[in-house]
Amino acid sequence: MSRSSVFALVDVNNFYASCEAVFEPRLRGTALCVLSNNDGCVVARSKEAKALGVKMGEPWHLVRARVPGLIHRSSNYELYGDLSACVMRIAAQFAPHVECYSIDECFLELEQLQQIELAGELLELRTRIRAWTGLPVSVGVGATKTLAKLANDIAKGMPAGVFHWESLQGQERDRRLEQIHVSEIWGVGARLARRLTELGIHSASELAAADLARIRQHFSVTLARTAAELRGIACVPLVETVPVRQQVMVSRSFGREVMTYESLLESVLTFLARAAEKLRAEGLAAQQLQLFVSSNAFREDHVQYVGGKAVALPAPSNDTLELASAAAAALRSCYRAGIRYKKAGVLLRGLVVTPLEQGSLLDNLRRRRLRERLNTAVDAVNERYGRDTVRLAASGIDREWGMRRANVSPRYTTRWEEIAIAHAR
DNA sequence: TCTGGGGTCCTAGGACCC
DNA sequence: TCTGGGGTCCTAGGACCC
Repeated sequence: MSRSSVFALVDVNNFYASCEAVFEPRLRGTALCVLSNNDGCVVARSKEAKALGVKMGEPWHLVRARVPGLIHRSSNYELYGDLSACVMRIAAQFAPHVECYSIDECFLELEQLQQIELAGELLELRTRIRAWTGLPVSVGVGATKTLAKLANDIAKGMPAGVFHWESLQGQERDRRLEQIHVSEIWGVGARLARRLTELGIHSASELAAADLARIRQHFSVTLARTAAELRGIACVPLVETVPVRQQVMVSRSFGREVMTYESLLESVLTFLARAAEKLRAEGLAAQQLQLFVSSNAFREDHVQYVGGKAVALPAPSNDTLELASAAAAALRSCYRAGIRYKKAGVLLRGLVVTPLEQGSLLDNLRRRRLRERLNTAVDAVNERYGRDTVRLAASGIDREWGMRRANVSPRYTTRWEEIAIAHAR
């Protein structure tokens, strides 16, 4: 990283809510909430819903009772993922170095231009994203990623939607930092904020001024970096290449409680098939499978149970059938009768990059080749005709445990057949 | 009745080795 | 009564992010 570069954080405003409004314009200007799986919690809110006091993560059944007149949509990740990719592609046209940080945010590393010139570039970026995708973005600029984040918060409140931290003069900058509570800083959550305030550090300006060795000693190297970044010392580099992931997890809460072993097995095998598909899509194989099941922690009147089992695989695998056998064995060892299960999940770890030829001595090479071809064919069919078109019989037909998603929008950009639904609405 | 899902990094402590 | 030191690897748990 050269001294003459700056970071810009491009962030889509109210991302999921904005995606819904792109294809359903009558939603613009309404108090809209997008809900998590099972329509459980609010995970995104339009500006108008925020103004009505709807909080991130609030249970939907409480919110809808408290705040009349809210509109809601179930989450539609296929749609959001596709629009996200469009935004990232456009942003990449404006900078040589880009880090896709989350589904709705990316960091750019830019040459340190004259501020006027830079502002012009970023306004153009914002206009182009708006014109090509319909989505509103805000852009914050700073000498470090942490400052770019803070600048982005300020940009959200400005008509132009672009804000450069360095545009503040020395005194004004200090005054801003004094007004920012530590809990608003990137990397400081509720716990750290509480511990910091106990030590008398309340504002961003106090954290920036704190002794780094003391922070390092009381907390961690991560928070010491954050403090340094607030001073304008860049410690958190841009991550351009997506690192090989370390684990794949697929877990869900059920639409309703499940008691039978058969239903629980259906859910576990469904999650497992999805996880194996993710492994294959990324050219990975797992050495360890971990399974977990749990009862509904919110029901104090029920017997609570959290069970889990880790299984080491004889050789790294991404074969659905082989992993399914391991998952079924794991479930047999942690299933308890009489429990009302609410959630289950599969975690694949010890990931290695395929292809791999070592295998175990007992492995039959020919059989494995056939399995590879089978998995490839299944993935191709499911890609083309929709998830779970071909699936394990043991993963269920009726799926009484399935998710509730009462109000999901069409996948406008990735499914031809759903455009007709959109038209009929 | 209804309360999400999927990740990463850091640290402390135990096991083990020489 | 006294009871090494230093290194690595692994795991669990805590904290954070969106």
